[in-house]
Amino acid sequence: MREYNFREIEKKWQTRWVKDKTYQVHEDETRKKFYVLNMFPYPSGAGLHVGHPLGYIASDIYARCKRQQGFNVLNPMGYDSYGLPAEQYAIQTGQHPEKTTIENIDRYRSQLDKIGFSFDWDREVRTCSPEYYKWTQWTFQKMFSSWFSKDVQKALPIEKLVEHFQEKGSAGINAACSEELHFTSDEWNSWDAGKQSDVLMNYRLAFLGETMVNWCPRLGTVLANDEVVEGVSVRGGYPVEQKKMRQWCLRVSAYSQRLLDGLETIQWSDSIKETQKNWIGRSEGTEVEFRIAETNETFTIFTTRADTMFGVTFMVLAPESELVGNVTTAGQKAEVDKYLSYVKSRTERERMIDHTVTGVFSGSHAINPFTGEKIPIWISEYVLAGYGTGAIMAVPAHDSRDYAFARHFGLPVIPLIEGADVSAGSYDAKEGIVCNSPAAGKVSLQYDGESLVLNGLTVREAIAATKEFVERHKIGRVKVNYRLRDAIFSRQRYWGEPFPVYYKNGIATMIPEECLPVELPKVDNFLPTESGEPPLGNAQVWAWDEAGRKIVDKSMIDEKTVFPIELYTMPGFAGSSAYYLRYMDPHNDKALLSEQAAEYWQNVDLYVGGSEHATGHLIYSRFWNKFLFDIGISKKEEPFQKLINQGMIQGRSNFVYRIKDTNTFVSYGLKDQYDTTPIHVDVNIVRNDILDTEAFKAWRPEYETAEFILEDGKYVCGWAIEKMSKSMFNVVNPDTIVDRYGADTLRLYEMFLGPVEQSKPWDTNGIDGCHRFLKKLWQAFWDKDGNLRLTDDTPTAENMKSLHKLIKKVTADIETFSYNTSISAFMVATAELTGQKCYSRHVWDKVIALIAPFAPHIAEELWHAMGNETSVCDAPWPAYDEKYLKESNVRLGVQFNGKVRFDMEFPADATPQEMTSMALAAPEAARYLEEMQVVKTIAIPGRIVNIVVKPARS
RNA sequence: GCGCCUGUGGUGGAAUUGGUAGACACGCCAGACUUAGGAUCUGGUGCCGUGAGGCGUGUAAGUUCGAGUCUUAUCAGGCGUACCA
Repeated sequence: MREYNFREIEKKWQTRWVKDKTYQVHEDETRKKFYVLNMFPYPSGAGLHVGHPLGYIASDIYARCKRQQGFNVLNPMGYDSYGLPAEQYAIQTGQHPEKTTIENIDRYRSQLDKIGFSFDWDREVRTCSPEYYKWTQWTFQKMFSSWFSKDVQKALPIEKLVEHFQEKGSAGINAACSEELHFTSDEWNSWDAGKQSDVLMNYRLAFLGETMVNWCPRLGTVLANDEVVEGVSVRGGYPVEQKKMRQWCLRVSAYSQRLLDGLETIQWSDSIKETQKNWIGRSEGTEVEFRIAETNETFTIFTTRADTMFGVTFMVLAPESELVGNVTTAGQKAEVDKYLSYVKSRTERERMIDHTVTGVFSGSHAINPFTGEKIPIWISEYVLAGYGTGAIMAVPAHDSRDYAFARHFGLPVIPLIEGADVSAGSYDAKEGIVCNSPAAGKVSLQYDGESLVLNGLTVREAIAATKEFVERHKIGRVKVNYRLRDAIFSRQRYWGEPFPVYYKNGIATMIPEECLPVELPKVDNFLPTESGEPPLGNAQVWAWDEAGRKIVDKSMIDEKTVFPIELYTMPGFAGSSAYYLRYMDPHNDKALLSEQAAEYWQNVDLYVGGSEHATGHLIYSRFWNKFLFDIGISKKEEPFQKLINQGMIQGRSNFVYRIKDTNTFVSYGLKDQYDTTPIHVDVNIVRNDILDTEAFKAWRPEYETAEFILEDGKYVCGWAIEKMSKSMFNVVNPDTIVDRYGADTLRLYEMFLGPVEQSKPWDTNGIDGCHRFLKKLWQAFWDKDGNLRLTDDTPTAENMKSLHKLIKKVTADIETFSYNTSISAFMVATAELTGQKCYSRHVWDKVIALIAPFAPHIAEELWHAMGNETSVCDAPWPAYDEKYLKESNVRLGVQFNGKVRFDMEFPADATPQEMTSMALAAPEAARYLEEMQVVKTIAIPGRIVNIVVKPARS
């Protein structure tokens, strides 16, 4: 007997792999590449728990398998190392974030190293290292000097736009922009540098914009939409308010259509694609111009229900709309002002939760371009300034929000669909036959002798007809709107990438490329300055001269030739948006990556990570990559070809039950007989829900004198599924598991827990099964004296069948990530082969090659024990042969009327006709045929024999 | 409200994609071995029934010779999103 000493084995091979550089990868034109990537972690102070490595293990298995199948596999790892927690910690303790970040990284690394991943650590990246963020800054500068042409749907150099402005002004430019501008070339040429810069900001892909931002006073910074949930910050849960600020923004919205179209070309889960589609929010509609009766000015609204033009009974403006001032009449001014200050007093959170109807009449009226009727213009917070034009036409009969508003303020409701009952609520469905358009006795205004009549059409037809009419008579235009907003790219924080920007006479100017990176300066105070500047204002090294040289002394800023630098930093998603490209060529200091590396690695073939990034990182990355694709850096339009979303691992908490006002604890099964309080107990002193009472007494001083009421001599704990967190004492550290069972057992068990994509609770209870399996596998190799038991025997047909069944199953499972069933298959195959007393090395070397991706350490040990010199990482992936799987006889169920009645043996190659007659002739069939008549027979070789009978006619 | 996903033993989960439901593992029960252990091995384990047999994949219909799988309705849970006109 030789013991399975996993500690020794795992340590031995982990050391050897490092020494032999087993996982180092190089571009190799002779082999096909395969790029496997995990979402890199933010190294938090809490370290890894067993949930974190789940995705890494799954992708590592896949990567190792691909390598054995002959691919040149890139499987890198790094750290998303800028972020708020390190900064918050720094504010509290004065520890520099760089110090804590590096400590956390080292801790992560040592935890990861124990699990036996095949990462190429020579390619590690850290978003906070200057060599890395140089290229984040570089990309930002490229975005700054680009604009987006809607005609070619592509980013182009800003110089081209400037040339156009010089020659033709804004005419003929169809660009993504903040607002539509119209000017001539003469106007452009007459403007000074400041004005020209302002105008160009309207077009740049990275631009300064006055925007409403999510301002979090507690954090002292701006947050992106995906960093705010239900009006509070994701990090910390602090209230968030709306505030207008001048911010760096990325024109993500320019790429809306491409981001939408790209989804069709990638293999992501439907739910993530759907989430992104909703986030992009394409909606096809119509813009219609309305004239204000009092002032004769016009304004534009956006609607998807152009068919309801004849049911408009009022207009509504968003309170923030610039039109509000124009339409408010003197008589209504007091009322309107009162309402506006009310709206301003409401926080974003209140507005989100509380949907009570509020609003105020502006005093003005609009003219419906189809009926000529005067309709009142109202102001209400239910209309959002940021979507469409910030103004709507209200059709209370067919929109529930307009309906609620109309009922509240007593405004008329005109139904436009036959049979629609609007006495209790609006009829929102886009179905039915249009009527009242125009209503009997009313007219539809004429345009060029034509008038619009929709009566009798379906809603669909009416929308199309109205669009066409509006377009042709220039009452408005067909318009596609997207919900996707531009990303706000400034943060008022310290621990992030500094902007490579300085302000020359107030004009934002890029620091020359050769001066990059602009390094993050050391500061000793991470809070905003006394004058309210962001934390970077505390730095003393911040200024640049006209030639782009760094000036060390900030006091020189007032002199004419020295200019202040941008004090904002970039948000978390800046560094994580293109890290997958940097892994391809991580040490390149001349370019983000070389042309050759980009051509070879192309894009990520398999990306593994959590679905919580669906509307954040996974959108920004796609945007960022599309931009880099446009400027020729990235070679594929989509960064991540296939995406697997690993599920979350929840915690499984254990409880003890204390009898009220005592220090006595009662076992789970008896707790109902007492008045008890459940108390979380550390899951690490509980095994299979049985409490280690001695460990419990030692756990905390107050339990030292604890007494227990046991059942069957044991203390049984209760349990619940909760989030894995320190406060619930349910955090399981992978180190503990590795120490007790070994990395191979941990890897196997994490996969055995269930499908990778499913969320599931961690339950250490089942782990013995996987450990037992590895022991059995180990024992299969050694005789009772501890010598290798394998022989050169030719395997039997039975051996080959067990082996090839396994190869087939595992090979198929690898591609579908069904690793839990693969492990079952290993268990079955090992049991079968040992049961067959099969010790042929021709069988076992294939078994080891198959299991190597799952349990690399034990596989490597056994692989070498069998006399192999090279690493099992390069063991060829076995191919299976169907011929071994064929059986001479097959046992099939014989059904009568769809119900299986008995089993019988059939020759494997029997035809359906033969199978049927054999089944009918079987003695067991007789009782089902008594007084019954065969109506029909269905026989499928290898599957089933079914005989349909019905009572014979008398 | 809208969108997406999931409902199978005491538990985690299988089911060759429409063909003998419950593989594999945990747990539990019984037994073996043993200077009691949280070790190992063997057998059993969906539910009801002594039994033959019957019932069983959230619920209810439907298609089919045959449905966990397809269709419709409905209930429950989860995730995302939210006054997007």
